[in-house]
Amino acid sequence: MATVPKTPKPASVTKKPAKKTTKKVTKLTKLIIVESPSKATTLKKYLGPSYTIKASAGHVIDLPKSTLGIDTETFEPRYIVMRDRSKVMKELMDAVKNASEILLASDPDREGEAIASHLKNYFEEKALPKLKRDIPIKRIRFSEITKDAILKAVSEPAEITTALVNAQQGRRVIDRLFGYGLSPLLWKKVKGKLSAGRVQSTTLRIIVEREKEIEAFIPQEYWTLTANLVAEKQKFQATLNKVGQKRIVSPNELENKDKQQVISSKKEMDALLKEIKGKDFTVKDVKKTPSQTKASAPFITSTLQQAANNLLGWPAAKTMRAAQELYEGIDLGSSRTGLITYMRTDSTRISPIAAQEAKTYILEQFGEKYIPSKPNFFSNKKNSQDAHEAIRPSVIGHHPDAIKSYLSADQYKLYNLIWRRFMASQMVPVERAVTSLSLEVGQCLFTVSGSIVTFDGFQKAWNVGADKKESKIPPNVEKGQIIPCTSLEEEQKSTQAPPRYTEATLVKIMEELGIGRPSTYAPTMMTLSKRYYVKKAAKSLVPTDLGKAVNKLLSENFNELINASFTAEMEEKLDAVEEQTLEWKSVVKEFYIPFNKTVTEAFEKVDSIKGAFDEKTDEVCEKCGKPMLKKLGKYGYFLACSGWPECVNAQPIPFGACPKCLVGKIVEKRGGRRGAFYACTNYPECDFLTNAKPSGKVCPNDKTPLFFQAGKKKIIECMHAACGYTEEFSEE
DNA sequence: CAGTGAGCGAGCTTCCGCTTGACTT
Repeated sequence: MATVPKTPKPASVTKKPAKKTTKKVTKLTKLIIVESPSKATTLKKYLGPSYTIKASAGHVIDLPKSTLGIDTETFEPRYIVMRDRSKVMKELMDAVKNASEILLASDPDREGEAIASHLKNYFEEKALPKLKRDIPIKRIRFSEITKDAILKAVSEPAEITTALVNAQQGRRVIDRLFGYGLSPLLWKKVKGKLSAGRVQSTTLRIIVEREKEIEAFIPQEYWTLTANLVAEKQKFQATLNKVGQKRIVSPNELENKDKQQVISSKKEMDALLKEIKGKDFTVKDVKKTPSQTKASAPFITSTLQQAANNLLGWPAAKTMRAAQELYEGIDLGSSRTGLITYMRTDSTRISPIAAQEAKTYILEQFGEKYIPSKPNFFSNKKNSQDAHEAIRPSVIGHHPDAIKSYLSADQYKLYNLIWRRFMASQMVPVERAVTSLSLEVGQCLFTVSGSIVTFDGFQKAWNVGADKKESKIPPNVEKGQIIPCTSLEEEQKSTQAPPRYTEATLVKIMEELGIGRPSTYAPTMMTLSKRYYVKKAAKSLVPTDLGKAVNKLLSENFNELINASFTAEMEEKLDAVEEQTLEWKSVVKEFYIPFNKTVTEAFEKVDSIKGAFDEKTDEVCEKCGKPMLKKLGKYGYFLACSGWPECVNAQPIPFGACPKCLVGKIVEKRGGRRGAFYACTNYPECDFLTNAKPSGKVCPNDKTPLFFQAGKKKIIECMHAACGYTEEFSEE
C-alpha cells in the first residue's frame, strides 16, 4: 500500500470481462485467503489475474456459542462454522473448487495461524474429497503490505506451525471455560445476563479498586512558598525547594524523612516566613544545560486511542470507527485510496519503504537537519505479536491539508494526528536550552528554571496539543549576585485523590498489564458499560453499585484469577506451548481442575444478592398504591411496582414533574427512527414534548427537570414558563 | 424542518479475539 505500482496498467486487466462469459470451464487459479477484505483488494492489484484473492474477515470457525463446546475430561474442543459466517464459508468453498493451490495468508500471529489451520482442516474434510484432485494447501506470511513483501511471501509457501495453533487453542479454551464458568454464577447470585471473563473482570477490578482508593482518600494539608523577585529589571518567581538539607515535598511524595520534609501547617510556614522575611536572596548557582526531547514512536492501537481521547476527546470506539474508514479507503477524486495502514496493531515497526519515503519528504519539505543521522528506533512491548506495521499514512505525500476536502471532519482530525505523529517519529529531537537558578536566603533554598526551544526538530511536523513545552526563562544573573525579594506568597494546599480512569488511561494500563489485545480494548470498555458495571461521567469511568458488587463477588472468590498476573502467567505458558516445551492441554488442565472446584464451591456457599439492586423510590404505583422500585432491565433502568407479580405496572424512570401541567411526569420516549425525546406521561391530556436533553437535575422551585439549553453544554434551564430558573451545569 | 408517543421483571443469557457489515434490539 505504500507504493503505487509505477507500471502503466492495461486498462482492463483487473476487471472481469463482464457478464458475457458463459463458459463453464473456468481456468484454475491460485487461491489466496487473507483476513481483511481491504487487504484482498490491495493484493489483487499487486498479483494480477492468475491469483484469486478472498477474505475470511476474521475467524470463520470457532467454538459453538450456545454451549460450552469443550469436553471437560479431555479438553477436546468442538469447532463449527460460526453461525453468522456461513455465507463467507460458502464463498470460500466455491473458490476452492476453482483453485489449483491454496495459500493461506491470514495474519502472521497466533490467531492468524489458527484461522489458517481451521480453514485447512475444513477444506481437507469437506471440499477435497468431493473434488477428486489434490490441492496443495500452504501457508504464507507477510507483515507489511508492500509489493516486495507480498511477492516474496508468495514465492516461498510454507507449512502451518502447529505449535502456534496450539497456543491459540489453549488461550481460546481457557477463555471459554473461564467465561462460561463464571457468568452463570453471576446469573444465579446477582442477576441474569451478566458476564464475567478473564479480560473484562480484571479490567472491572482495576476500575473498582481505583474507586475504593478515591473513597478512602483522606486529603492532607501542606504548604508551598513562592518568592517574587526582581533582577535585571525582570520580575520572576522562585519556589522553596530546600530548608537546610531537606527537600520540601508534598505528603504523597514523602519517602525519606531524613532527606525530605513536608511543611504541614500554617504554624511551620509562619516560623519559616519569620526567618526570611525582608531578607535579600543570594544567587547560589546558575546552570545552563541543553536538553533533548525525542520523538514518540508512530501510533499503535493503544497509543492512537489514548491520543484521540486526550487531544480530541474521543471514546476508543469512535477512534476505531474513523480509523477503519481511513483504512478502507477514501475517494480522492480519481480513485479510492486506503489512507492508513491497518489500525489494529501492537507494533511500532514500519516498512523500510515507508521510512525511505518519509526521509525524502522530510529532506524536501523541512531540510536535511531534520533527518536523524541514524534512523530512530522504537522497541515493542514484550507481548507484541508484530503481525502488522505501526499505524502510518499509506502514502506519505498525502499531507492532511492537501486531502482535507475529501475527508469528513472526524476523518481529517484523526488522519492529521496519524500523519504528523508518523512524520515526527522519523525526525530529530526537539532541543531546548534550560536555565536553572538556585537562590539562598537563610537556610532556605529557592529554585526556578525555564527553557526555550533552540531547535524545533520533530515539532516541525508534530505541532499538536500541549507538546510545545516552553517556559519563561529566568533573568541573566551571576553567581553571588544579591537579589531583592519583593514579596513572599505562601499557599495552603491539600493532596489530591488519585484520578478516576478515563478511556485513555485505562487502555494504557490494560496494555501495560497485557490484558486484552488491540482488537479488544474498545469492545471491552463497551461490554463494561453495556452490562451496567461502569458508567461514564464526563470522561471518567465510574463503577456502578452493580459493578462493585460483581467485582466483590468475583475478586473475593477468585482472587488469583481476576488478576493481571493470571494473564501474564497464562501467556508465559502459551509461550512454552509455542516453543513445544509444554502441551496445550496440560496448560488448560492445570487451570481448569482447581477452577472448576472453586466454581462449584461458590455455587454452594456464596450468598445470593438477587434483588439487592432494586432501589426503593419515592414514586407510588398508580394502580395499587405500593411503592415503586428502580430496577435494571433489558433496556436500562425502569420503575416497577413492588407488588410484582400481582401488580405488573412498569414505567420508565421519570426525570421530574411536567413543566406544563405539573401533574404528569417527564419520561424518555422513543419513536420513529429519530432517537429519544422527552414528553409528559399525561399524554394525550398534556402534549408537552421536547428534544432537549435532561441534565438529571430538577428545578429547586417546582421539581421539573432541568434541561440543557439548545446548543449549550454548560447551561441548564427549567422549562416551566412561570419559572425560568437556569444554572450552570456541573457534574455531580 | 417538523414531528415524534412501547415495553422492560423469571424467559436460557455468557467468554476472547479475529474481522466487517446488516440492522434496529
